Amino acid sequence: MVQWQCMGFLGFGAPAQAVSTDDTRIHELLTRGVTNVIPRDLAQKKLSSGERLRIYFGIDPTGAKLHLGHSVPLRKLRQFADLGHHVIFLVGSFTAMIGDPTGRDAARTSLSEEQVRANFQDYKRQAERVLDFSKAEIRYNNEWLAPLSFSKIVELASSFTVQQMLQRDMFQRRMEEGKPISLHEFLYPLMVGYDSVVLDVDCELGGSDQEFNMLAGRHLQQVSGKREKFVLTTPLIEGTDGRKMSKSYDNCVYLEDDPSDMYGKLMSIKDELIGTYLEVLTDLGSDEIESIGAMHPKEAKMRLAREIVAMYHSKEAATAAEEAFTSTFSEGTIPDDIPSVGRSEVKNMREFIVKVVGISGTAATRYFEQGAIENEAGEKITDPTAPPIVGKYRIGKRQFGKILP
RNA sequence: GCGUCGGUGGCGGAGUGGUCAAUCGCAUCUGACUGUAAAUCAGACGCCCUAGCGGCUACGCAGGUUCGAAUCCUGCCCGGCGCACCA
Repeated sequence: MVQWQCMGFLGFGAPAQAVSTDDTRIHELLTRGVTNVIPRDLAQKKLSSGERLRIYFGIDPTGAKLHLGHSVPLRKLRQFADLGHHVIFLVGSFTAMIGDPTGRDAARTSLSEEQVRANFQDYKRQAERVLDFSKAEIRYNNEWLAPLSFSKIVELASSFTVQQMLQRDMFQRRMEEGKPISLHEFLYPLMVGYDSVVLDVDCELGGSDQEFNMLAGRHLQQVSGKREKFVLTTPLIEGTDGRKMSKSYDNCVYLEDDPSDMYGKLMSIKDELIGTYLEVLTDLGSDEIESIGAMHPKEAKMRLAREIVAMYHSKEAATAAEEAFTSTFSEGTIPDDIPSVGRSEVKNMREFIVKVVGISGTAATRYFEQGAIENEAGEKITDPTAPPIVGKYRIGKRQFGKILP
């Protein structure tokens, strides 16, 4: 049996921090960047009681890169911590081996203990830009799910009906489309629900796509006579193109993107998203958000981009990113810090593009045909077999490269 | 188990013996436009090179039939649906 240690566990003995019951803060907690609170009055009651609540958030340690969408519940979690509540961070070490059916029919890759640990370290490194993990209790659900007996599983399963499970949108859709639904997928809500029972929490936080699972946990808590939790869901934010931010759409702003990437991506979001981003992703006050909303969209985005880059990097980095962006895109200057190759390393311009951009020869040829290659003087280079000439080049919209003597 | 339908490029989905590297939609990329975008318009969208109406590899996997197959046949693997089984 594997030993799952509890890292950073401060549950017992830690000096009880004062819990804030400030109405304004509670109101903001329950409304800003929130999709749903179920049930709302329970949340209100618990939060104003002055009691230190147990609140938890679970993740699948899949080793994914975190993006701004992931930051939304994390930021919410931090707000709870700031109010003085006890935050439990649950690593879905066991569930990761089953695979969350929320993501289509993703192949369930079973993860080893080492992978789970490594993935969580990876997660933590990225998430630490938002949340202070030293103040959180960290648990692995492997601890209680692995030893569950079949009879216990049957007992849990008897708390739900097939009809209830089928209510879930995703299942209905898949039924209609004739897509397979594995039986084990019905067990997933059971497992994450059981987490709530074991952890005996007052609140669970998660993305709105997890609402079904979280409510299953609420149900199980009631059935087992444990304390009743409330569920708080956070919105799934849209990516730079307006669709749900998701790796598969390639529209993500990653928490570890370097400042200029992050700035550029934020500048390219749709205008309509500015307000949401400001509200959900930044700590700016509502007055300020309002005044930014009144600005010219470009100015507003610059302000937003600067704000977010400053949060994940630094104020200086944000300023630098803004200057670089303006000079590169508004003024069309080719930056200096770009990939380069020596002139003798390539025999013609096409090879230069292949090397510096990392694409196939055919794709590079296309760039020449389409007039995507431009030198510093703004002249288009159209002959892929032309000999390499020392200088800086713009390759398409936002790629650059230079040939060194 | 039986029957039946199906597995095609990042996704959806055409094609049912020969100009098929494969219609089309989405996504992506490029050009024009712009406030960085978006929208719009135009184009591209397997890989290789000596760049040609050239070569190579592709339509679940393995064989086969044919001058020639993504398209026909056989076997296998994987899925949907229906039926049967249900102590």
